[in-house]
Amino acid sequence: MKIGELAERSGVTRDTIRFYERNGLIRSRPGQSATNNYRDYPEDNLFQLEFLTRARDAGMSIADLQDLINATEGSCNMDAAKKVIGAKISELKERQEQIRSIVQFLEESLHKL
Amino acid sequence: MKIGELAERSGVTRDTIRFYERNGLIRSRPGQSATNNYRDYPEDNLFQLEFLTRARDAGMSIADLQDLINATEGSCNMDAAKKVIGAKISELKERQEQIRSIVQFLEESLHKL
DNA sequence: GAAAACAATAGACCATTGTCCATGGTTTGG
DNA sequence: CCAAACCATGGACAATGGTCTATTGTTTTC
Repeated sequence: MKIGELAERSGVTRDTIRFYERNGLIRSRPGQSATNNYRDYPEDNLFQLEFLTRARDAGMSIADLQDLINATEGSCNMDAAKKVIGAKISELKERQEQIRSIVQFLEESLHKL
Repeated sequence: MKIGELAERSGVTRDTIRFYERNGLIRSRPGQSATNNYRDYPEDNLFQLEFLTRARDAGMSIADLQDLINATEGSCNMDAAKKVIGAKISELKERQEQIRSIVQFLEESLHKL
């Protein structure tokens, strides 16, 4: 599909899709037409964009996501990939812990008011 | 205490302390000396800076923190303050949920590798 | 077949969150 | 007393994550 449709269906703007693509977060097929260079996005990209959006919302950076993607698709080294993913999981869990502690503090503040 | 000591003891740089102060996240007493305008930070600021640091690490923005501070110290309206704090708690919990879902996805990916 | 809608690219622009630097004044240790 | 260390202010700089605009070319639709 073309970028407009992908934007429409994913809820991610064209500009952001191009931005992600420039940064290697998603990959399109080069257009199949001889007369234009419109990119062609496979259905897969819908899943990928949803993942990216959710991951960004969860606080992961573009660099984090590049790491993940390079690890899983770039390398044929499973162990390295596992290490990268494991590291990201640890970071996320640490962040969860930080959030938990702030929530607790705020809830105590609420009680004291 | 002066900014240098606060920086030392809190682990937050002078520049960042000044940045937070400019943005209303902490408040110092105007210096008591007649010959200089060095700011004077009460012990309290140690707690506040620790909270701010942890909150930032948990993903809260400067604007979020301004909201919280304005709500609790600016207004004498307890209900409004409660509403603001409650809203921040909700946002944080939502973020926790997002992180949980990403972690789950990554863990499944790990298994599939 | 012409206008409207869509696409690509490059580069400017924006907010956020600091960090660094230059300048000039103040305090303090030896 | 004087150099080193500290402080304040203002403004420049930087990285991140987009967003917008201009230009130019392609499709689609009436």
